[in-house]
Parts: sequence; structure tokens; C-alpha cells
Amino acid sequence: MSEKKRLTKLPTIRRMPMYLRMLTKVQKDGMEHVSSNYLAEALDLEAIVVRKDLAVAGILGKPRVGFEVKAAMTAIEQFMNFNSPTDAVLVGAGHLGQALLGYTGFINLGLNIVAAFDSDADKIGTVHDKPIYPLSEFSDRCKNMNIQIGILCVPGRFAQDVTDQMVAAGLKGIWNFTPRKLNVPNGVVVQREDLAEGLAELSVKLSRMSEA
Amino acid sequence: MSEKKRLTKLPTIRRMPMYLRMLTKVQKDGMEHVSSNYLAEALDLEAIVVRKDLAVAGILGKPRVGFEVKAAMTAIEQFMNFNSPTDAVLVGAGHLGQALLGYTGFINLGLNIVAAFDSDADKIGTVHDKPIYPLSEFSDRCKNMNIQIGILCVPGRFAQDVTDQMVAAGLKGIWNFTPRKLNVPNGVVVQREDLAEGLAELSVKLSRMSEA
DNA sequence: CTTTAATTGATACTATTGTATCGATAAAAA
DNA sequence: TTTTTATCGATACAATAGTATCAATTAAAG
Repeated sequence: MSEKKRLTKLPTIRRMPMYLRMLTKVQKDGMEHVSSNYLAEALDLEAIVVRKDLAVAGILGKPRVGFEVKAAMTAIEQFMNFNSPTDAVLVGAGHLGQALLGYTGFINLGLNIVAAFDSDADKIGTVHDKPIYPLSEFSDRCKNMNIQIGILCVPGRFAQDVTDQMVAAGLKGIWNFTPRKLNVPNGVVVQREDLAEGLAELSVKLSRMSEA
Repeated sequence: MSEKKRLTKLPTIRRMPMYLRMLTKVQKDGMEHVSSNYLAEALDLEAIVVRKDLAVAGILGKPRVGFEVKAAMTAIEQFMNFNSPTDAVLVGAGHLGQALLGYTGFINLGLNIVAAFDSDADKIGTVHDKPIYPLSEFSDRCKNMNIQIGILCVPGRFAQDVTDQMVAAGLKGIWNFTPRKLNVPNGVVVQREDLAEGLAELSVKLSRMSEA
């Protein structure tokens, strides 16, 4: 409580993947420099937000030319630790789980899904080149591979049970796609992903639109 | 610009589905009243946040007993317009699309997915009791059914094209699961859903954890 | 070489969101 | 009936996030 660490604010953190994606695109298009204005336009943000966010990642622009694309990309990658991927496993190979297994973009964000687990014998095999193992092998395999992150895509009623297995297997972060609160000990981080939130937001935006 | 309408803040809106889910559970457990403290504990929030959010939805609690569960549920449903569902269609019946088609919870949040569309002939048929039509029939069917909301689950490179079709068919809201910015005319609302944001947040929380 | 225009980044400001405090209220206990 | 206690809700406060302004800088144009 004595000294307050100055942390980068969360919205900035959450925008970093956007910037990286757009910089990648811009680079593919052959641009070597890009202005905050251009990025803002392309990403539906304010230019000043872009400048401040890039400043946080340690990126300096040049007046009249903007930011060097390549330098900005590596700065973001270093700042966010996207370069040294963390190994992850996924539990629950239903449609959502398989969709996540199929995403190719995660590796660029430092996430390497090495395997999935499911309690349904029919699911055992391979999806998108990733092995799917029986859930019974979860603990042993995770410990062997020194997995850090677990992605939770099981039906809600199994959420806490699988969470407990993840904690027991030494995982430090859980990306939770179920609508349940997870009980975890100190030292384990949970990131909720609740689609209902976005839907609620869309609903009110729509009704506000028709009122106005 | 003359008078500023006082709008409910977005975080409150986004928490409403959580409350509704928890109230439903609590009701199923036979409780008739629930305190802000109980809800806060169960949802990992502060009690005062719960009280303020419920107050926004017009729910009054009683000292010493808390909030009436049934009344709170109907208040939220009315406030959020969850009672009169809006018809929606989904485009892109890949894994993610099928996962969304299978969610049973959306109807409680006022979203009724009536059909899906895909350009792949192999996908035509039925998934989770929902018909999947060829994309070529999109416009006609949407107009006939007076669809309001489109759920976009196609690969990024098709995002803008399908968006244009949605706009042309008169849809007013687009729930965008692609990582692309969509260009839409005034009067059409876009809600982005970018998993990378949550992943970025999880990453930094993890690294902060190991530093501390 | 001088002027112009585009763009950054520092500073200050505003708005939004969350938190703490505490008196008021109503149920339960004495 | 009176006292106690849990809980709400009003008010004030603090932290976070976003926005506006503008001098400083640098490339390009004149």
C-alpha cells in the first residue's frame, strides 16, 4: 500500500492487438510509415488515443511522417510479450472450442494452444492439427508440458470442476468462456469472456437509435 | 447538442445479463429475497455497484431483507427490453457460428436467431433446429421476415461484403465477430466482439502477477 | 534559404466509472 | 415496546479514461 505502481490502463492494453493487426496490414500494403490519423480512421478511434497508446508502448513518432511501421510492430510485440508465446490448453471441444482451436491469430498474440481435452470419447482425435485428448489425461499432460494457461469452453455445470483440475495442474491463468464465476486461489488469474455483455450493449444502442 | 440526454452508463448495461442470470439461479434455489451483498459475492462485484445498477433499472430494495427476486427479474427484463425479442439472422455457419446458433441463453436476452446463411453448399440444412440457407437467398428472406439484427461470423475478407448486404436488406444492428472495421451508413449500429482484447488483458494480468 | 503544412507530444481539462461514508429504515431480538 | 442489527440509498469523493489545445518539430514546397 506504500508505493502505488503505475500501471498501463486496461483499455490501452486491450487495443494493442488492433494496432498490431492494422500495422501488419499496412506493412503488407507496402507502407513504411503511418500517421496516428490514418490508424485512427482505420480503427474507428480518435487520433489522440492512438498517439497516447503508442507512446505507452514506447513508440515515438516523427512530425510530418508519423510512426515507423516496422518499429511500431516490434515495440508492441515486446511491450505485450507477444514474442515469447505461452503454452495453453483448451478444455471442451464443442463448437466454440473448435472455433478457438481453429483461430490462427492467437500465436501472433503470444498464445500457443498446444492441445485440447474433452470428456466425450467421440471428440478424441485431431482438430485443426491440434490433438484432442480424453479429459482423464488432463493433469498428467499439463504437468508434463508445463502449461500456463487454460481455456475453458465446457458447459457451465462443469466449469468449477474443470477449473479445480486446472488449478491442481498448476495453470496460472484461465480464460473463462462459461457464464459462471470461478473460484480460484490467489495467484491464479481468471479472464471472463461473456458474450451477453456485448449483446446487451448492442440492444440498448439499437433502442437509443430508434428513440433519437 | 442543446440538451444532453442522461443515459445509463454502459458498464451498468453490460452487467444486466449477469444479474438476470444470477437472479434466475437464486429463484430456482427457492430464495424470494436477495441482498446486494449476496449478489456481489456471487458475481465478484462490489455490493454498492449492485445496488446502484439495480437502482438504475428501477428496483428498490428493502432494508434488512434486500431485493425481491421476482420483482428484480421483471424490472431488468423490462428495462432491457428482454421481453420482446428481436429477430436476428446469422451469416457464416462455421464453428463459431454454430456455437452461437446453439446457445440457448440468447432468447432470455431478447435475441431470437431465426436462421443462418452460408455460401458453402455443404452447410445448408439445419443446425440446432435452425435452418441454414444459401447466402444467395439472404436479401429476400431477411426482407420477408423483417429482420433487425445480423450476426457476422464470416472470415474477415468477406466481412464488408456481407455487411453491405445486411445494410441493403434493412438490418439495423450488426454483431460483428470478425476483426474488421465495418463501414455502415448512419442509422446502423455495429457491435464489435474481439476476443483478442480479452486475451491481451489476460496476458498482462498474468505478467503483473508474476512480477508482484 | 525561407515559408508552409502536417504531425507529434506535453499539458490541462472533462467525463465517466467506481468507491467510501453514513444516516435512514425495517425486520428481528430482547 | 424498545433495542439491536442488517441493509439500503443519498451524498460526496477518488480513480480511471478520454478529449481539447497548442507549441515544437520536421519534411516538403516555394
